[in-house]
Amino acid sequence: MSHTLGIRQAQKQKTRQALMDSALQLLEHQSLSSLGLREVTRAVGVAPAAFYRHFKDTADLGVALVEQALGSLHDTIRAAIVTTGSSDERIDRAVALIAAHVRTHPAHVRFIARERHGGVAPVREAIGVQLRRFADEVAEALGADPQSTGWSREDLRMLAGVYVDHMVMTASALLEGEEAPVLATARAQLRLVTLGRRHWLD
Amino acid sequence: MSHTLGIRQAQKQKTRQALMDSALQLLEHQSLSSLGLREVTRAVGVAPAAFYRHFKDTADLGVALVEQALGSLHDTIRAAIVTTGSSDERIDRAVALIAAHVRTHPAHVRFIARERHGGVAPVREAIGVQLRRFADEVAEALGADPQSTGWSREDLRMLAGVYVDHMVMTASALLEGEEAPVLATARAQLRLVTLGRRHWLD
DNA sequence: TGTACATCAGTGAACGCGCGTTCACTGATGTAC
DNA sequence: TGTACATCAGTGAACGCGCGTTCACTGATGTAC
Repeated sequence: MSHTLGIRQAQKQKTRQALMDSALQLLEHQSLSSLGLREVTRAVGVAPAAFYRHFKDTADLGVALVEQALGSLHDTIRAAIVTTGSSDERIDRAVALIAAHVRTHPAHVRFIARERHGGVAPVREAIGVQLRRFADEVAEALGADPQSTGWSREDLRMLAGVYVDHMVMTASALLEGEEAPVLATARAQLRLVTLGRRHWLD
Repeated sequence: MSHTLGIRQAQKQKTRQALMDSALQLLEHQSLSSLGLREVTRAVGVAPAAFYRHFKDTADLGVALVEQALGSLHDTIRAAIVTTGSSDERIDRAVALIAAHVRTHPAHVRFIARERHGGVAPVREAIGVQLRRFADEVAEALGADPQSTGWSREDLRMLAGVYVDHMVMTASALLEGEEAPVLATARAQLRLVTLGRRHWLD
C-alpha cells in the first residue's frame, strides 16, 4: 500500500499550495519585492498569521515558486533536447514545446522572466542556479550528439547557454506578442545558430 | 550667446537629477515596484512633498530613468555597430564597448535588466519601445553592410534582435560574474552567430 | 474499540510604524514698469 | 537702477491606512495504551 498523508498534513499542503497559487496570480501585475504577505493571505482567505506556518516571508515563498516553476520547465526542456530528426524537425519540435509550455504555464513563465533579474536576492539566485543546471544538462545532451564531435566542453557549454537564454527570451516574448511571429523569429534564430554550429570547426 | 537657464530652473533640474540618482542607487537592491517615494526624498534630503514638483509617482520617475539609461546605451550601440575591420575585430570591439559601458554605468544596466520584465507596466513598455528602436537601428546598419547582400528585411530584423538581446544579456551577466569568462563566452557566442550569418544564404 | 493526552494549523485581536497624499505656507527668483 | 507684484520649488505638519509581526487561543487530528 502506498504512503498516505495524514488528514492534517494533507490540509496543510493544500493551504500551502493555495498560498503559492494566489501569490503567482498576484505576481502577474507586480514584482515579488512588492508582494505583501497580507495580500496573499487575503486572496486565499486565511488569517495573515497563518502565512508563518508555511513560509518565513514572501522571499521564502518566492524560492518555493522558483522550484515549482522551473520543475515544470525542466520536463519541457528534457523533451526539447531529443536529438532525433533533421535540424529543422528538431527546431520545430523545440519551438512547439516552448509554445505549449507558455500556453499551459503562463504565470510560471512570467514569474521566472520577471524575477530572474528581480530585486529579491534569494529568488534571483535560485533561478540562476537552476538555469545553470539546465544549461549543464543541455550541454551534456549536445555532447552526446554526433554533430558535436570535436567540440570542447567549454564550447558545448557556451552553445548550451545560447539555447537556454534563447528559450527563456522566447518564452517571455510569447507572453507579450502574437504567437505566430514570435515563433517564426525564434525558429529563424535557431536556424542561424544551427548554421553556426555546423561550421564551428571549419 | 548661448541660452542659460534661470537660477530657479537650474536648481529645479539639479533636484530632479538628485532624485533620479538617489532612486537609481536605491534600485540596486530592490525593484521599482517596491521603491517608496519617501525613501527617495529621504536619500536626497528634501521633503516628501517636493517629489510631486518633479514626478507624478515613482513609475513616472522610472520612465525618466529609462530614457536616461537607454540614452547612454544608445551611444555605445552606435559605436559598436561600426562595420570596419574583420569579423573578429568587430566582435572584440563590440564586446569591449559593452564591458566599458557596464563599468561606467553599472546602475543603469542593472535597472534596465531588472525592469525590462518588471512589475511596472509603463516602465516595461518604455524599455520595450527603446530596445525595439535599437534593433531597428542595428538592422539598418546590418543592411548597409556588404555581407548582408540578399538578406530580407525580416531576416535582418531577426539578426538584429539576436544582437540586441545578446548585448543586454551580456551586460547583465557582467554585473554578476567575473568579467573575463563572461566576455570570453560573449565573444564565442558572437562568433557562432557570425558563422551562421555567413552561411545563411547557402 | 475507547479514552486521555499531545500536537499543531489556523484564528483574531493588538501593536507600532512608515507609507502616499493634501494643504496652507515661505521666501528666493523672475518680471513689468 | 529701483520698486512692487507674481511665480513657484520646496516646507512641515497632518491625515487615514495597510503593513508585518506577536501572542494566547481553539479545536480538529494524531498517538499511546
